[in-house]
Amino acid sequence: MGFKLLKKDNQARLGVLDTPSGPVETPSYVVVATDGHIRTLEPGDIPKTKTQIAICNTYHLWRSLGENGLNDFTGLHDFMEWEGLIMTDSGGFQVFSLGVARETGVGKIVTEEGEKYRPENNLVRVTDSGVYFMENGEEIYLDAELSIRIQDQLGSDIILAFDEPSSPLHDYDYTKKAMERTHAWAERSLEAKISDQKIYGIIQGGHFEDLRRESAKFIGSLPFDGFAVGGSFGSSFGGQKNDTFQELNWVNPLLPEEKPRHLLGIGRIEDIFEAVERGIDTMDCVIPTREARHGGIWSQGGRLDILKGLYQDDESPLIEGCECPTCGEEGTTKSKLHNLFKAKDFDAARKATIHNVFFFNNLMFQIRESIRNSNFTQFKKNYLHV
RNA sequence: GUGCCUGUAGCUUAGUGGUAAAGCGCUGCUCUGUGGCAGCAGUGAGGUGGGUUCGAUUCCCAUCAGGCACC
Repeated sequence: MGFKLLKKDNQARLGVLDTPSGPVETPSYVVVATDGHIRTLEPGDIPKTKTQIAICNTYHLWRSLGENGLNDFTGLHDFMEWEGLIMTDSGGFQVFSLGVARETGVGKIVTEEGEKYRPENNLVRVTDSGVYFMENGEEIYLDAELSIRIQDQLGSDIILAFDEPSSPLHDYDYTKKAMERTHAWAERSLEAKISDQKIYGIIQGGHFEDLRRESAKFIGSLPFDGFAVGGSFGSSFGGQKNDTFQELNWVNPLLPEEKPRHLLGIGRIEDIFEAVERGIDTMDCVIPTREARHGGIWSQGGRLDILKGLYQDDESPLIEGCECPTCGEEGTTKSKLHNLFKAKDFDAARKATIHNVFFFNNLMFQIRESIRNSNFTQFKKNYLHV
């Protein structure tokens, strides 16, 4: 695949992803557009956010389009009215999000809260051949071959192998089993590939060092165009917060240097720096878009909760010096956005989303510049005040 | 001036002769391969003065305020 590694600054990488949708410089943030829309945005808004890559979801699009819809589908670029680089997630994550995540109330990242075990919430049954999703009392079957076929019909630039993410709550034996299934499904996904879309393999193995290394070696040895690190992150049961990226320490050195690496579903500000520092090229996360809908405005200063009452009459700029369209051209004030949210005006979430997505993309731009100037470590230090 | 109605949390409203409920607001927390604008947890009240009663936000009287109608 057209991936060129331009420069390394310690382990941080500056690169170019070349696809039919044009070259994209990395490290780059991947904006989540699960059902083919960046929530709250109109197609015309996307260019305003400096978005380079979006990720859509196979499971959600498959369920909403149906077989007929898929057969008539003219491709995600048409659908999104956007020419940028598009990835699709394989639906593997829904094995987790609709399965154990619902069963135990646990997120992707473990917190200190005890789990509330509710087996009846689990909508997923996993077998070696594939996965059964419970939908309105009926079981829907998805496996590697079908996921790849759907992703082909969706027409994304980069597709992902079908996998079974491990839950932070799973023990060693189950995590190993899920990893082995993921490995088998990776080979089947490669086998099933139809067109010349680029395909990434997914590394699992939870928070167990030997499993992570085994997975990185195995998946890394297969002829994928790139790799994605998925599954459970986090300190595992009351451990240290800084264990979070240990898995990347184990995995990244074992992956082929000349191929791109994606980090699945992780992407707060600090996470971005930690991941890039360990050699991650792209990462996707819901944080900028979801938090925008909930009134969370991001800036270098952290998160601003625009819903707070003290902003009701605050006529100062949303974020001082920000060049995003919301802050810049529109000159949105704290008071203005606060009151739009309070009035439940749909434009509130849209303005916030444009700001957040622009901010994250712009941060990636700054990170690329710092790597180009061999200054990443210092940039990180200054940025995070550490 | 007379008659009627209404006065419960910051707002809009429940309910009851015996620990006053809800929505919104406000405060705090949460959000990591997305539940379309969320979730969780808090905060906070019967206009005023009397009376009846073991006990009144609830019944009675007065007073004040607002609304409506009439002269």
